[in-house]
Amino acid sequence: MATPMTRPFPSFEPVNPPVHGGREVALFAGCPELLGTPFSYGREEEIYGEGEDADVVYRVVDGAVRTHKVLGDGRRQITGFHLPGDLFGFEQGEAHRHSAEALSDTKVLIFRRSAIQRAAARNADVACHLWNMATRGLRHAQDHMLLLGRRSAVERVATFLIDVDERLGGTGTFALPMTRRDIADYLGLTIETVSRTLSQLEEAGTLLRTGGRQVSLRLQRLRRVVED
Amino acid sequence: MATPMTRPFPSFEPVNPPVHGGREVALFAGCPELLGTPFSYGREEEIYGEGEDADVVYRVVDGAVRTHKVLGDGRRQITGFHLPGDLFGFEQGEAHRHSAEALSDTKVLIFRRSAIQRAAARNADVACHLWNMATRGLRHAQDHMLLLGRRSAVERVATFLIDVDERLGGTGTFALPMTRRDIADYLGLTIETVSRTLSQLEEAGTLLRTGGRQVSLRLQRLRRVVED
DNA sequence: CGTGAGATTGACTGTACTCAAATGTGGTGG
DNA sequence: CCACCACATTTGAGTACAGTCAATCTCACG
Repeated sequence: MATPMTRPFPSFEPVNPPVHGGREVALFAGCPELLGTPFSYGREEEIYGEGEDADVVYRVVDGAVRTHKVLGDGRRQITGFHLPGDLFGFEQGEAHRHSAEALSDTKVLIFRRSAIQRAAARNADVACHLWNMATRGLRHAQDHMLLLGRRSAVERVATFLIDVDERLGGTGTFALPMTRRDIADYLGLTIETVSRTLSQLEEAGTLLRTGGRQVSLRLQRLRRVVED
Repeated sequence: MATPMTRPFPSFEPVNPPVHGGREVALFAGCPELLGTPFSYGREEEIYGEGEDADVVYRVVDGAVRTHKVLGDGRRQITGFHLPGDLFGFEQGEAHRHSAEALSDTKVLIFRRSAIQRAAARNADVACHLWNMATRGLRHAQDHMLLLGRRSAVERVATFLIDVDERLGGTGTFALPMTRRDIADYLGLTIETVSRTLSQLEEAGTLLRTGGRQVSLRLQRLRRVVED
């Protein structure tokens, strides 16, 4: 476990960009009083489930997390993938209305909601930051609603690949950190459709697959597929 | 225009329940320093568009508002309908990433973002309330993602009807305040599918249509359609 | 080298979409 | 009050895109 220390972010605004291997334990820059407790989860381990008490908020330090909702018959919608730097676990009421699991071995920082609220009351910057965090999430949700409601399978997959690439550094070459099932449940498709669509994109020379999860994107062409 | 006055809400938590004809101008209870400016919009009038400066936040006083995103080719996804009491117009950055229009003649209160942030810094309750507001929006967005990604047409329409009914008083009988196009663009369907689905539900004795927008729901049966 | 989970591919099906026509509704002015 | 109009909604016929079911392939790991 990393020893608690206060290394603030260089800039105020971008909390999102990955901070692989970071050892920050403060929730926000310039807020040394709001410290998080390091914690680890194994691959596929549940972080919290629907209905559980929502008295803490998490920040990913290393690894990746998915949050999702399920229907009674098992249909699942993944609402987001959370990479290093991302916050997740906000909840309006007492209990979680969705679940969270680690995609791979994952390190997080845990912050008590009560402590956050106390800090927000004392420090205007913290309050502002929280507001930004939440509206950032709202924006992502709105984008994703547009994708789920109005985009075709190819567009969904292309959008997804571009997005993951950006969040992983933007080199165009990376290993997808999740299974086809997770991708399908995020995009509102089936694994078969995701698979077929990837094959179709590869056939069109829009990407290259080398081994199971590894992909190389032709970003130009991929962006032309999305066209928004 | 209503004269500014400070009538705080009786309770702290529920800002959402409709306050038809309310004349409150304070954003939150117990926050007389944060006053809004009353403003009106006509039917179908644009409140703000994508790309415009997002320096204010709105609260619906009377009427109804829709917020949406569009793709280049015109495909549209409505991300939410906002009824009296609801806040909308939050944005993470400088500019709006979506648009908002009045469904019918609508009265709103306008609050400057800078004023809100100043108030949040001074008043812990306000900061807490803002946090709640934003996470409330996030929860709705997550529910809607599940609907868009994983639910069938009948389930979407049924869910929608139940939801509108609840927000309009829960009597089971009401006039839909929006067109089929709006419903379709909210549910990720086409107007034809919405229409057919309503006919199908009526045929099954799950609801009654009297005149264009007027409906009477058999809530029991309708809930059985949704089953979650 | 065998095993099993994950991924791909194939054949077929079904739900929701598209295009098109008919019907209903509310508003306006004679 | 009614005729007329524009527009919203419903209904119909045919299609297509993504889903289902099932077989095969790949690859990491013991």
